[in-house]
This record gives sequence, C-alpha cells and structure tokens, in this order.
Amino acid sequence: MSKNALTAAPRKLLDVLDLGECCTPLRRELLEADQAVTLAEAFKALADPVRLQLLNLIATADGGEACACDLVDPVGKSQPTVSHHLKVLREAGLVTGEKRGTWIWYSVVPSRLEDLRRVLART
Amino acid sequence: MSKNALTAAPRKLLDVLDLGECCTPLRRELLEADQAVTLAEAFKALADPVRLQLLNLIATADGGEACACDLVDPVGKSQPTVSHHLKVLREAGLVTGEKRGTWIWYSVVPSRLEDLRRVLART
DNA sequence: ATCCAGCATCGAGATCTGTCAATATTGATC
DNA sequence: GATCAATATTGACAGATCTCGATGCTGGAT
Repeated sequence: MSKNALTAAPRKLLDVLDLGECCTPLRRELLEADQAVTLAEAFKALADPVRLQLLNLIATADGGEACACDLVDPVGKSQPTVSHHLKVLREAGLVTGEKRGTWIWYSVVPSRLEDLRRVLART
Repeated sequence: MSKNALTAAPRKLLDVLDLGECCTPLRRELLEADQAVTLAEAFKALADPVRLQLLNLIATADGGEACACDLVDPVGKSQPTVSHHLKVLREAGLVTGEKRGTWIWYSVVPSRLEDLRRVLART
C-alpha cells in the first residue's frame, strides 16, 4: 500500500473554504463541523516546533528545496523523528518530496500555505 | 492567582518574527528552536475543530462579538468543554472576553490572526 | 554479489490533549 | 440573607502525539 509514499496524500483540504478572490471583503460563512475537522488537521501540521523549523529550513533553502539529509542536524532530533515529521508535512500537503538517486529533495507547496492564510483572513 | 482571567495572558508571541512591512520581499530568517516553540503554541490553538468553530462563530457574530452562552449549543459539546476551549483561545491571544453582568462577550483579536498570516506568507 | 548510506517503518514509553460529570465561583434578582 | 443562571475549575479517563532505538528497505558503489 505504500507505493508512491513521497508524493504525499494531499487529502482535499481547504477547498471547502474557498473564499473567492484575494482581499475581497468576503461573506463570512458558517463553519460546519466536518469542515472544521478538515481545517484543524491542516493546522495540526503546523502546531509543532520541529515541523515549523523543517518548513522554514526547506522554504529558505537555496533553490527552494532541501535534501532530507540536511534537515536532521539543524533541528536536533533523531533521524526517525525527523522522518516522521516530514511525513506529517507531506500528508498535510505542505511539502513535497522528490527522490533523486539516494536522497530526497523537499520543497514547500506555496498554494497550500496560501489556503491557510486565506482562512486566517476572515475576521 | 486567577485574577483577571478574562483579559487572557497574551504571552508575547510572534514579535520575534516581525517581518517588517507587508508584502515586502523580505529576507528569510532562520527559525530558532525557541521561536519555533512559541510559534507552534499559537498554531496549536488553531489545531482543533471545536476551537475553529468557536473562532468562526465569534468572528461572524453581529457586532463582532458573541456571548459565551450562545457558543455551547452550536459546537455540540458540553459547557465545561467549551469553556476549556475558550480559555485556550484566550491564552493564545486569539480572542478576548469582556464580562458584562452575568455573561461574557467574546471577540477576536484581528492583529493576532494577522501575525499568523504573516508567518505563513514566508515562502 | 556485497557493502554502505539515506530514508522509512515498527514498537514502546512518556507526555499531552479532549472530553465529561461533578463541583465551585460569580453576579443578578428576589 | 436565599436562589438561580452563567462560567470556571477540578478530577479522571481515553485517545492522540512526540520521541527514540532497532530494524527494514532501497539504490549506488566497490
């Protein structure tokens, strides 16, 4: 079942909350329970210091991508732990990993971050 | 010790990550471990379906504020549970509660949401 | 084919979190 | 005073989460 483990499993996330154009004084919709669950899963991926550091490391890396091998030392956790957190980020659709030879290059998915930003814009 | 429990305890949060003017192609800073912890605490407050619903209910309420008494039924949880989640939101600085007579009126803190949005903008 | 490096998975322990029933506190009203 | 309604707090339990050591898997190099 673990085929294609790297391209993540971007469960449909925030589409339910597509709020139309950017910066439009949008109509505030009531948040249904199931939508809230989906949204909360996305924010859960951001709710850990190690994952935030990983995201930051990847986002600020040269060329917009970072080798997984360069992510272990900076966060000060074990390799299995880092691997676990990268999986969480992948499954949340926040990053993607591309395997090249022996190692894996990670890059962020800007559109996913943008989705979450839009949600926070509704005040 | 529980004096002034309503005005929340807005632990300094995202000031560490003040990125300067909006929409500036800002310099990407490395995220230190302690900063990541502070940030993660903020996102943790958003990482729960009930809290997202509460935030949404408050944000979309008439006049921008909602009575706590009107927040229990919509989320389908017990009163202590809702009270707990409102406390988490308060301590994260995402909402404030003002006591008027017997009940408490909650409103969101837009600047705090804006802070988190800025963090997600760094890609 | 063998060996090694990069990464994932498994299993387990410790801690954190969401939830509720019961109870306490606070404030308005009688 | 006593009483009631609105919130908060406590205590306890179940389930989720973070973490690591041990192990498995994969691909390149010898």
